[in-house]
Amino acid sequence: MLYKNFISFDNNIDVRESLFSGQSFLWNTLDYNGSYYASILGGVIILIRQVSCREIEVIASDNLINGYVINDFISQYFSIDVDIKSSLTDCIEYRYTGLWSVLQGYFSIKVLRQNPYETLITFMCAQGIGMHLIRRQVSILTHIYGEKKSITLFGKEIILHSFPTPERLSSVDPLVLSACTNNNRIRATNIVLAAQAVADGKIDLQALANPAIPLAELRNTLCRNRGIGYKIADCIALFGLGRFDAFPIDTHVQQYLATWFNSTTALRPLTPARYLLLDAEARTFLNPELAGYAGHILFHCWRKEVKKLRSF
DNA sequence: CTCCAGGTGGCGA
DNA sequence: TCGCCACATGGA
Repeated sequence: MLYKNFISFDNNIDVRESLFSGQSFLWNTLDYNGSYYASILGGVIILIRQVSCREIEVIASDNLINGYVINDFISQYFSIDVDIKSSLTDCIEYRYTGLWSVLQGYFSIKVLRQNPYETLITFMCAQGIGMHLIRRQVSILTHIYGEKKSITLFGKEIILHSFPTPERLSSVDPLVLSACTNNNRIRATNIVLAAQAVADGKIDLQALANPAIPLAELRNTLCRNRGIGYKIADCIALFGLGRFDAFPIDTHVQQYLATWFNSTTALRPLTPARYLLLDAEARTFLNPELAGYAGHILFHCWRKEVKKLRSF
C-alpha cells in the first residue's frame, strides 16, 4: 500500500538542490515521468517529485513517520518554517551587491532536519575526500549493512537499503568496514566506536537535540569522540540536530570567507584556534541564530558558481 | 605528474 | 599554540 500526497509551500523550494547539495548522501534519483528522489526516512520509503516551484508530490510506504503524518514530517524535514533571507544580515545585501544578486538563485535551497545518528556516521565518512566519493562510500555502507526494502511503482520494483542501525555497525570488524571509509582503518575504527557509543547510550543524541544546550558545549561534547573534530561536530549539529546556528568550516567555506568576505584569517591553515576565530568572524555578517543555514547556501553557491563542482 | 577533495590526531619545537 | 605529517583514494 502506497500513500500519495501533494504538499504546497508558501515559498519556493528546490528539492533537487536541497537533497543533493552535500548535506545528505542518502538520496537516489529515479527517472519516470520526471525525476523522483527516493530514500528511507524513519524506516519508511519516501519518493519525492517536484511538481512546481512551490509544490511537491510525496509517495510513501506508510502514512506515519516517527509518529508524524507524512505532510507534517516532510514540512519539518525541509525546514519550511525557516525564512532563509533572515539568515543573512542587511550588510550582505548592501555591501556585497554582486554576491547578493548571485545568491538569489540559491534561496530556494532548504537545510534538512535529518536523523542525528545517520548524519553523525555519514559525516564521519566525509573527511578529506570528494563528495562523489563520499556518496559512493555511503552507498556501499547501506548496501552491505542496511536492510533491503522495496516497493512497486509504475509496475517496476524499486529497491532501497535502509541505513544500518547502531547495533549492526557496532559489531562490524573495522578492517572490513574500511571498505566504506576509503580504506582508511582509523576512520573505520572510529565509526565502529561511535556506533557503539550510540548503541550504549554514551552518546545520547536525543538529549543533545535539546535546543537549550549552548552551541559550544554541544560541539565540545561531540568532539570527545575520536574522529569528530569541530567541523564534523558542527555538521552533526547543523544537519542532524536542527541547530541552524552551527557553522561548519571546511576547505570551501574557508575559501569563500577569504575571497568573498576578505578574511585574512581564512588565508592561513585551519587550526582549531583559527576555526573558532573564523566562526566568530562569520557571525558578524550572518544572523548568528541561522549562521549555518546561511553558510550552507553560501557553500553550495561557492561550489557551483566559482568552483564549478557537482555534488552528485 | 601534481593538486585537491565538506578533516583529524599525533608529533616536536 | 603552531606547523608539519600520515592517513588513503579518485578525479581534474
